[in-house]
Amino acid sequence: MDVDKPATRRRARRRPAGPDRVSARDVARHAGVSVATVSRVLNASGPVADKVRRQVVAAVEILGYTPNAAARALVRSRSETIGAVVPTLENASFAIAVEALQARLRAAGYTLLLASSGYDSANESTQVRTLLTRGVEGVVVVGGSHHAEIEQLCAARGVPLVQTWTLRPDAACVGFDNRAVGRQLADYLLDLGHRHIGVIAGVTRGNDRAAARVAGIAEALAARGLALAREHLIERPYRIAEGQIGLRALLASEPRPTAVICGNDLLAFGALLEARKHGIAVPGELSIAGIDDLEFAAELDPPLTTLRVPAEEIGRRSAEYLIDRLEGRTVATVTEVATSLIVRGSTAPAPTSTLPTSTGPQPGGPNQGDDR
Amino acid sequence: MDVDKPATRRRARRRPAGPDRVSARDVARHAGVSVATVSRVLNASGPVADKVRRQVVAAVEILGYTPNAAARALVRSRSETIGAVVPTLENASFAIAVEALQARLRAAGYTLLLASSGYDSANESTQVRTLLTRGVEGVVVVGGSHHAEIEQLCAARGVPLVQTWTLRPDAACVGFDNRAVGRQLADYLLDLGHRHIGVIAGVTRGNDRAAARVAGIAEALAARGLALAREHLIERPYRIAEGQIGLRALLASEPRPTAVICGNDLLAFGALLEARKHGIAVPGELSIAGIDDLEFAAELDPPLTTLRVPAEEIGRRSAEYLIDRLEGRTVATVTEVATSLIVRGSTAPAPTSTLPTSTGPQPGGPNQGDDR
DNA sequence: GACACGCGTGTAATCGATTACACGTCGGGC
DNA sequence: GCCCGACGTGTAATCGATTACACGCGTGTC
Repeated sequence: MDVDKPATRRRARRRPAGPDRVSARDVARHAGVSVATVSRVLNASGPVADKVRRQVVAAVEILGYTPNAAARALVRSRSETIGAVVPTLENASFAIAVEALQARLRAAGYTLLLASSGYDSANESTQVRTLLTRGVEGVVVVGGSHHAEIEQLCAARGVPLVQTWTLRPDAACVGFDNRAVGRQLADYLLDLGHRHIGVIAGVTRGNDRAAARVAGIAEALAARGLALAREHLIERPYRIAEGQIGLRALLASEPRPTAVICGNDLLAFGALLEARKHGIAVPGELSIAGIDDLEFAAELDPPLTTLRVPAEEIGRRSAEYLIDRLEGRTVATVTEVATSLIVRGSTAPAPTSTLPTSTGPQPGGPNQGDDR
Repeated sequence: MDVDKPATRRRARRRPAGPDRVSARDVARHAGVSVATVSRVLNASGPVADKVRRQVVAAVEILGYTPNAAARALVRSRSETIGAVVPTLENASFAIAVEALQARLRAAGYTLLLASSGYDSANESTQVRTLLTRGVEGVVVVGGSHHAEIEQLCAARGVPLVQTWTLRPDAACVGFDNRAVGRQLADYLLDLGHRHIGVIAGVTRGNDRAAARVAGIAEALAARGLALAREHLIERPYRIAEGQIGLRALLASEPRPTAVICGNDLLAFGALLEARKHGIAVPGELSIAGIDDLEFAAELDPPLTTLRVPAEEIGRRSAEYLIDRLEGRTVATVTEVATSLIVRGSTAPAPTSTLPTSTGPQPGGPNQGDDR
């Protein structure tokens, strides 16, 4: 047997398929300068004679050199990388937010490391841990309640953490008040004369946004001396089919609700379908409202009254917050984004309402024109 | 003025907010061993006495040590990172695929770097370049035609590249034959007696999938001596509202199509809405078909006939391909995933069809039961 | 004509991990 | 009782970039 060639062999084991990468050293040699000069040219970090600069640039071109991010990250203690953990990308809101987040980060030279937790808080914790190990300089998570670990880990490393889809006075966040949103929807329906309001919420376990929305609804009811009956509160995963199941349950409850608030538009879509299947007129007999204002909401039959959440803005602003922080600017830690009630055709005054209905119980309310 | 304390000062500039990170050296010191031993404990890369191991583990715990991924990546030439570039996450199919991709990668210890190109091929190229600079060990892109650069860059570094949503015999890919898909839909409608078929395609510029689907449709038509009229081919971005615009254009064309194939379900949704707005019976007067089988497709009125694309599977298999490659296993480079025509209520025999329609032109075909 | 200054460049330390190699120690086989 | 090997551990080289510092050289000032 031949004697091993240790160096070659070690190389081979590390990058099985590839030729040796070209390094700054190679470029330097090729251009007849030192690595320091190469670095200065590439980072504009020092004065370089024009002629030399051209030589270096040429060498880079010829050799197809790209700097090794790991080496740079190591020496500069900066990865130029941001991590995000969302519950799932299957929810269009999060997908849109991630899209905007990535676009904005990219424009500032950062790359996005993405993970999803599947609405599992232990999993979320693991994912954040992984991201931190990867050296992310900032972290974005959804929601405001997590394993305590998460905030600790980030704080210990001085890594800014921004919590989205929520508002917390004591932490960096970009979002809105979910409780207020629940209250607003409930108040709107109460104002329409509804007294029996059903709720098809998202699964609240490990989802503080969903829980807060429910709390807000209960609060609005309480303010008028009403209670959210146990059998009027259904929790279902965010899917169309689950909305159908949810409405079926509500229809069986006593007294039957005249209005239903759904945790998001998917559930509302399902509820709408189920109502139609049962021959229940929407909004004549039953009002249905959602949250998110997804693309399809305006196109349902009837068009869905919903509470618009600016997902793109949440993603973009989260990116901006982190960028500002990392570049040493001082910024507001709490960013509230505007939600708005979009009244469309799926809600109307309660059937037995005694409210003044001068023009009759037509679908929609005063700001129906909010529709897009 | 005081004399600068250079070391401290340098540190401070690098990590403005954080205390110095704890390194393997600190752990070693704390446990009374060498860094080599710490590494051996953490990576199970060599024999370590039980007692020593416990000391190290304890030190890690107490100090809250996490290894520096950059340093590890540097010395091992492995980042344990995979990059993906999708056109947009706003398309649910891609979001679902990315979700599955990430989940599968994570299970194998890889982290996902995500970028989106906005259907722009120059942008895509830039993004891939960035990812490679970041040291990704594998790259996932959507589609089979890109700047030549992309394949070259990956090949030059020995980084496996997998192209998705497409089939190419000469490259690693996970997908299906878009042309065949177009053909299948067209054949299905032709078999129903339709002779005037309109197409609302996605924007084909920089989107080879969209283009291939159109080509397949044209091919099927040609096989029966028909041509895809210029005015029967509309290209629109993938959005509901664009589907409406598209159908409006088709309705104005001469002869008016009796069936419309849409580039995806969003366009089909829009087409459906527009047809209803014009009082056109679907499928009685007009058949409409989509592609993707998104969650809402089955719930439209009428339920949408569509061609199901297994997005989750594409994401998962892409991950598996890369993992296998990176772990040195030999794997099939071409992975075809199964699509299937889901016949629902939005398609029916052509109005003037002379086909035997024993039970009348009821919505749906033989495999209507495929509905979920 | 000497000197100071600044521009352009190279040398070498450094980041934090992995790992080849060397070295001691202990036990068992002969 | 000696030697060999397995086991456990430490030392130091290494990955590829950034950058502090030193230095040579040319120019302008007094």
